[in-house]
Amino acid sequence: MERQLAREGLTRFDLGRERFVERVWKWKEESGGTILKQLRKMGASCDWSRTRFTMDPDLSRAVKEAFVRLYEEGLIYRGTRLVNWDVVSQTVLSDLEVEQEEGVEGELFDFAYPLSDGSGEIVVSTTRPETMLGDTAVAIHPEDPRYLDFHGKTVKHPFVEREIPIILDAELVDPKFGTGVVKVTPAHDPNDYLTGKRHRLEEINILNKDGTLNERCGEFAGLDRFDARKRVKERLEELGLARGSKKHKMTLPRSQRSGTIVEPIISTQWFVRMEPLAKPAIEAVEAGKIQILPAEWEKTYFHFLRNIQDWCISRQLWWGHPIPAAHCEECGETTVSRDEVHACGTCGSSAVRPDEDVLDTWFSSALWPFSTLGWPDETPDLARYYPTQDLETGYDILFFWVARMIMMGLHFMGEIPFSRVLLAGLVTDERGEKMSKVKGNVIDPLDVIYGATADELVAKAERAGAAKSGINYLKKTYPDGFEAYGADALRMTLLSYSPQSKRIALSMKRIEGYRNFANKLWNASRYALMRVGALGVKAPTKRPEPTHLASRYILSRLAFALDAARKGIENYRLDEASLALYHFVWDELCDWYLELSKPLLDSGDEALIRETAETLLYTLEVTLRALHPMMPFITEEIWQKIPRELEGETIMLAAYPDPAIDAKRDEDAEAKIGIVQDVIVKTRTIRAEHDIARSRVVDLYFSPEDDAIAKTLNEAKNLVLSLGNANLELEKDRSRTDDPGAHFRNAAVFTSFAGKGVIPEIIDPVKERARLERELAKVEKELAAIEKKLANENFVKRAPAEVIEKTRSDQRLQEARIAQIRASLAAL
RNA sequence: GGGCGGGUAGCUCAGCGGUAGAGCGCUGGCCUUACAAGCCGGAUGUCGCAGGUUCGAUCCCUGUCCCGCCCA
Repeated sequence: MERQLAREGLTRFDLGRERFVERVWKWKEESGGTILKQLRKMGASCDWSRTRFTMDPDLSRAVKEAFVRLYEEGLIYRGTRLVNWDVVSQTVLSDLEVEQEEGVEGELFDFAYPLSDGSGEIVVSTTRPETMLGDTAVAIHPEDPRYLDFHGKTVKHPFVEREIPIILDAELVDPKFGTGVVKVTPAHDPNDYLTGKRHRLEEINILNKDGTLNERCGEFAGLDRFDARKRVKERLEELGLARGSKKHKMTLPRSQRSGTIVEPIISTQWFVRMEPLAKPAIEAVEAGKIQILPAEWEKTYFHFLRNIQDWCISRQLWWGHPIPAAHCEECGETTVSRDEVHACGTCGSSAVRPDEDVLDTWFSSALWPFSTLGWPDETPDLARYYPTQDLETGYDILFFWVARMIMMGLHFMGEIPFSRVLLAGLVTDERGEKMSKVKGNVIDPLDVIYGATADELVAKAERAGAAKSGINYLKKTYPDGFEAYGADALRMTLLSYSPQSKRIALSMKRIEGYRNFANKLWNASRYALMRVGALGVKAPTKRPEPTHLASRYILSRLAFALDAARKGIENYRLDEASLALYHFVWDELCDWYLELSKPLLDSGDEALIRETAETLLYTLEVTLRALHPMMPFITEEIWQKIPRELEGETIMLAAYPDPAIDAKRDEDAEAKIGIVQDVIVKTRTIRAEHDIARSRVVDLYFSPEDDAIAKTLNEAKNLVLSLGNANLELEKDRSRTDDPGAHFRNAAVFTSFAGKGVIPEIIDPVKERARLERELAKVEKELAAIEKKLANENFVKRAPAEVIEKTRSDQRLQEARIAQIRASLAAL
């Protein structure tokens, strides 16, 4: 909000408190509304009647109650500490709201403090020269031989009337860094602050709230902090005290809120004592009462909680839950109360003024799991819905929110708020960079769903305040805007990323791939409805028991896919679940079964037609239910159109398929279809390599390895014809296929684990020689690797029997193929 | 400085003891009455580098170099 004002050249102080708060609420309505709309359009299925916002006034009772209880328990205190000050927003920030910008090119500036006794000088280095106005000591290492003479002496401040002691501190001073002398500014640096406490140094605040220097800075008073830096350096030059500077890589603390460089200052704020709250939260995860997934995050969680600092919860902002406390003008004491304070709790004076600060929004967020259910009242909702099971969120708020919810839940409810935390990666742009309004790389899911022109994307980014470079990135990356990909495609894309990946670099190409998948599913359904609808067949409720190989096969593959989908869901591997169904639909249902079903449905055999139609509809219907959680919209749409026995108004309420009941593994059918598939694929390959027109049906002479294969292929001749465009002729013996050159003209040859095939009258001898030689080289290489393995006696001695057997059978297979290829070459 | 990830096909990413996979891209052929947002084929990898363990390492261990992120 303040960023938005800044673009209008305003600050909240220009607007005034009342108008500012008004605008914030208006903005909240708009952006909150957008988020809810995005969720709905993406198909989130929530109880929208329970929509809440942490700032809602009806959550303020819970916030007040929690604050007062923690205060009474001694877990909230008011204290004077070094805190992070945002000079733009003019508020304090918690440690978590400060981001460290690493590797910033800075300057290390050296200057000299003259010794008070006139006996010399001591040179210090600093990246923030202006802070010298608040220096109250100069520190050296007690054992540094260079400075032994300086022990016990003092220096004179060049600008303000102050004598500064030289102190000895082994903790602060690294003698190897810079000059080995450190200026100490306890009021404006965390390390110096601690040093100041150790040596009881004076803490001199030199800054006003807005980042200008205050009245304690003499001639520099009123200057902005960065102007003051320049001015201090100039004056030191004039005084002959400057001692040069060098480049220096450093880390700058920046406000997450305003982006400005954070200034450490000493200030009185409200804090939560975290250690007692963290302990049970650590134990809950250690004991497995709360599971964090992926489990790697547990380490991060423990590391944070075991080293936790007290949480600064007061903010000098105009918007937020007020701190339920008042300060007495008479005795100076603070009164904390659930009710409005009219009299000081200590002296009874009525001259009390309410605390002006508000609470960190994360404080109210931490109470979310129970405050939204009516706490502190013991409501039926609270009894029913606390604790809940799963919390799904981004890993980036593990500390901000998740850990705090666990701590507060355990503290106030005495029970964990949820039993599982599922942490997802961060959706980033295609480059892997975090989305930000300034960078202009924010992708609105609504634009992905409905499509957007390049102009619309740019206009939206500009409205949000994108920088020029961001706009350029947008224009370059999406010159044609987005097509309308639909919510299902977006969902499948997001699901397809492994949950352990931290970054989800959203790629439009990938989304397009899943849009194509949705299209594929749609067209497959059209086929099923067109071919089968007219027969008056319905998708059965119970798994059919077809007799034909092809139908038995697809039900078996369905079982496999359902099993993988269910396992994936159970293991929180939605990528594996969705991928299994994707492959089933595309590579097995569409590429094989739909094609296999064509000759069967055209066979004229009524019983066969019927069972094929039933199996087809059944498989489709079950697949839709399996895919529904991932692609809710298209599955509902198709489901409504499918004639089915299963009643029900919506697929949303239909049962999720169970691999044990709804499909059946059938190894026999899979093995047999595998034979047919291999013959078809090998035939297709040869046809493709020899540019055989698709209209031409070739002859295929095949000698099967054994009788079972012969029987399978004999029954599958129509399938080979339909899918491979080949007339399959089974050879009774191998004489002809073993010596094709003697029996066929211009024949191409292939081997399969199922036998040998010959396709005559197609080859171009030159092309064929090249092809065979390429293949021979490949197979020989494979064989060489296998033989090397088998020649190793340690392998034969120590490897498991089945591995050796597999290697041996591979060897036989490759040898046979080589013999075959050689024979073919000879016959050319 | 501490901690946690990651480096696999041109790109984005799976896999994680028996010499590699997907999508996109590339490539040859197809307007085949479900689908050209498609169909049928094909090519592509010193699995970051160096050691070690093992019969066997992309996978385990050690070191090392890069790249992220988090916490100081």
